[in-house]
Amino acid sequence: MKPVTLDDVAMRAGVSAKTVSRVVNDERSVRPQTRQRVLRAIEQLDYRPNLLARGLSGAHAYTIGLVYDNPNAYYIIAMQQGALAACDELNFNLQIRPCNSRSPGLAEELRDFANRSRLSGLVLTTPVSERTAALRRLAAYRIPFVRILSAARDPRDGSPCVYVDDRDAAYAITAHLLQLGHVRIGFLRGGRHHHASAERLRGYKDALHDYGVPWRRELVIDGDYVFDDGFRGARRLLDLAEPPTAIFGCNDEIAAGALAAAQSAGLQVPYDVSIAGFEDSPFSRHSWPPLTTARQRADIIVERATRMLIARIGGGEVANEGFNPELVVRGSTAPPRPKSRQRRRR
Amino acid sequence: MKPVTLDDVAMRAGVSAKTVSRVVNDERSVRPQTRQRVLRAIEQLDYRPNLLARGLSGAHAYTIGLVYDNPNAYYIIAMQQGALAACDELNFNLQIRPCNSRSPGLAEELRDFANRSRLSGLVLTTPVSERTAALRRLAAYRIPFVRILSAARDPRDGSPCVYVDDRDAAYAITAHLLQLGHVRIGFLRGGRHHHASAERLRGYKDALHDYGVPWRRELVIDGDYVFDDGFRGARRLLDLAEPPTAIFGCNDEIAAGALAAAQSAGLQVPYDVSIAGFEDSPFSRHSWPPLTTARQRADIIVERATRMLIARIGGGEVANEGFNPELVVRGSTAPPRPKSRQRRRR
DNA sequence: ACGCGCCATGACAGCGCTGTCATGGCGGCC
DNA sequence: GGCCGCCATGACAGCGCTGTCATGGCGCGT
Repeated sequence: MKPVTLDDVAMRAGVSAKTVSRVVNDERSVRPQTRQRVLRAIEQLDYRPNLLARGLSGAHAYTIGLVYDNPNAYYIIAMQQGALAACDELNFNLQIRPCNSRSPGLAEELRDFANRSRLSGLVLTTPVSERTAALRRLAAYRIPFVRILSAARDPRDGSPCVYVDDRDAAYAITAHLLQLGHVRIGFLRGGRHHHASAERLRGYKDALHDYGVPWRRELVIDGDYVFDDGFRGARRLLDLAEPPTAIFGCNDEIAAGALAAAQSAGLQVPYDVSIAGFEDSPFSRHSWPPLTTARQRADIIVERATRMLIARIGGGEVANEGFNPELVVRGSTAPPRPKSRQRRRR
Repeated sequence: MKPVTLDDVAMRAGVSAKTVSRVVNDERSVRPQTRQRVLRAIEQLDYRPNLLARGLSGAHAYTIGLVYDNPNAYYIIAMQQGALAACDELNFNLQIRPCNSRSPGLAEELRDFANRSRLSGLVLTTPVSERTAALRRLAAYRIPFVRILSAARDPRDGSPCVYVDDRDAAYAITAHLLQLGHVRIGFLRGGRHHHASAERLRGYKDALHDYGVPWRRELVIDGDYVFDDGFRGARRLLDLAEPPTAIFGCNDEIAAGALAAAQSAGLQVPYDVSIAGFEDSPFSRHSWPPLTTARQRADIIVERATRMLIARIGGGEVANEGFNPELVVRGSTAPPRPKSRQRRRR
C-alpha cells in the first residue's frame, strides 16, 4: 500500500539507507558486490525514489523549468517535447511555465518559481531569454539558466545559450524568392519584442541588398506572430497599387494568414502570388499549397538547451551551440506570372 | 540569499512555526490579531512556502498531473491552459504527462508518476480515460482521478468525470449538412481507440437515419486524428465514381487535410464540396475558407475537471458535469451545386 | 611488525513543512 | 466559586532523502 522507501530497501539488502542512496545515485565507492545486492533488493521491492524527499534534502530537485511566452501552440508543444526527451533520459523532471516576458517583476517571478520547487535550473526561450535586465537579476539570485537566442553568432557573454541564426535563414528564403524572379517581396513582420523579428527582417533586407533590389518601406508590415495579423497584413499588401508578387511571413502562422488572405481575394497561390513562412511548423504542411519555409527544429533546439542546462548543473563546462534553420521549398512559391498575363484581384 | 522559511516568519511574528503554517494554509482557529501579525511578517519577509517540504510533510503535494495521449498540439495546449488556470487559482501545481494509453503497464506507470511526486491526483483525458481496466487498477492504488469522457449522458459509475456529448454535436453537424441539401456525405473517422470516434460516427448515422438517408459504407473512411489521414481519406472519397458533396472530418485537423485534398484536386470549397470539422481548434479558423465545426472548449472542460479533482481531494462530494459542443457554421459549408452545373474533378 | 592512508560503509543531523497531541487560559454553568 | 470544555497556540516527531563526518578494515611501505 505505502510506497517503498530507501529504508525498506536498506533493510532488505542488509545495508544502510545511505548505501542504497549511493547506489541509486550511481555514486562510485560502493563495492560491486554490495551494489548488486542493493540493486536486487530495489528490483524485488520495485522501489521508486520519492522526488520530493530527494529534492528537499539535496541541493536541488532534479527538476528543470521550461519558461516561455508564446502564442504558438505548435512551437510550445515542440519545445515541451524536446525538454521532456532530455529530462526523461537524464532522469530529471519538467515543470512548464508560461509567463509574460514583459512583466516588470519577471526576474522575481522566475526566482520564486524556481525556489518554491527548488528547481535545478531554467530553460529560457525567446522572448524571455531576451530580457537582459531581468536575466541579470536572475543570475544574481544564483538561478542557473540556459537561454535560447536568435543570433547569428555566439554572443560569448558568459551566459550559456543555444543560438539560432534567423538572419541567415531569412536571407535564404528571400534569396529563394529573388532567384525565382520576384522583385516586389512583401515582408510581414512578427512581434516587435522578439529579437528574432529584427533578425529576420535583417536577413530580408540583406538579401534584397545583395541582389540589388532596394527595400521599400510600404512592403514591410508590422504585426504579431498570429494568423490574423498575417491575414490583415497580406490584405494591406495586396491592396497596394502595385502589390507584391511574393509575401514572406515571419512565421508559418503569419504565412498561413497571408495564404488565407490571398485565397479569400480570389488569388491562386503560388501562381498569382508566392507565399513563404518560417519555422516549418505543421502549419506549413497543413495548408494548401504547403508552405515554403525555413525548418527550425524547436524540439531539438530545446532538447539541446536542456542537456546543456543539466550538464551545467552537474558542474560541467558547456560550450554554446548554434543552429542554422534550413530552407524547405514547397508548393507555395513559384516564379511570378509574366506581366502580360498578370491577373488582377477580383 | 537563502529563501525565507516558516521559522524566519515565526521568529519575526513572535509565534511558533505551526501558527504561521496555519495562517498560510488558511486554517481557522487563529485569532484575527495573531493572523494579522503573521501576515505582516510574511509580507515583510516576502515569504514563499517551499512546495517540496509541504508536499513531503503533508498527505499530498498540492500538485495534480495532467495525463494525455494525443497528437493534436492545439488540443494539448488548450488542455494545459485550462488546467493551469484552475491550478493557479487554487494554488496547486501542475505536472504534465504525455503517455501511451495503450501501454499494458499504464496503471502502474501512472501510479509511479503519482507516487514519485506525491501528486494529489490526476486529470485523465481521452483516450487514457477510456482504458477502464487500467483505471480500475489505478483506483485500487488509491490514486484520485477525474476522467474526461465522450458520452451522451452521465455514466454514474461511481468514478467522477466530465462528459462531452460528441454524438449530439456530430448529429448537429450532419443535420446541418443535410439541411443544406447534401445527401452523399462522407465521414472521415478518427482513431479507433478513441471512444469519441464511435460517438461521432453514431451521431452521423443517427442524423442520416432521421433524415431518411441510408448510410453507405463506402462513404465512411477510417483514419487517425491527423492531417495526412484527412488528406488521404478525402482523396479516396473524391475519387469515388459518385463522390460525396460534403465531407465531415472527425476533427479539425482531419477536415483541414480534406480541405487541402479538395483544393489540390482543383475543387472549390464550399462550392464544389462542403467540408466540416469538429473541435473549433485554431485550425478551423486558420484555413481558407474557415471550417464549419463543433465548438468544444477543451480548456474549459479541463479546467472544470481540474476543479472537480481538487474539490474531491479536499474531501468534497462533486457532481459530474456534462458539456455540449456547439455548432459553429463558417464558410466551408454551403448547399451542393445543382446537378446540372456540377463540376467534374479535373 | 607497525603505522599510515585509503576505501567502503554507516550514524546522524538536518532539508522545511505538517499532523498529532499537549497546554494553558478563559468563559459559562451549576 | 469550582469545574468543565473549548479555543488558540505550541512542542515535537516525523515525511524520505542526502551531506557530512566518523569508523573500521585492509593493503602497503619501511
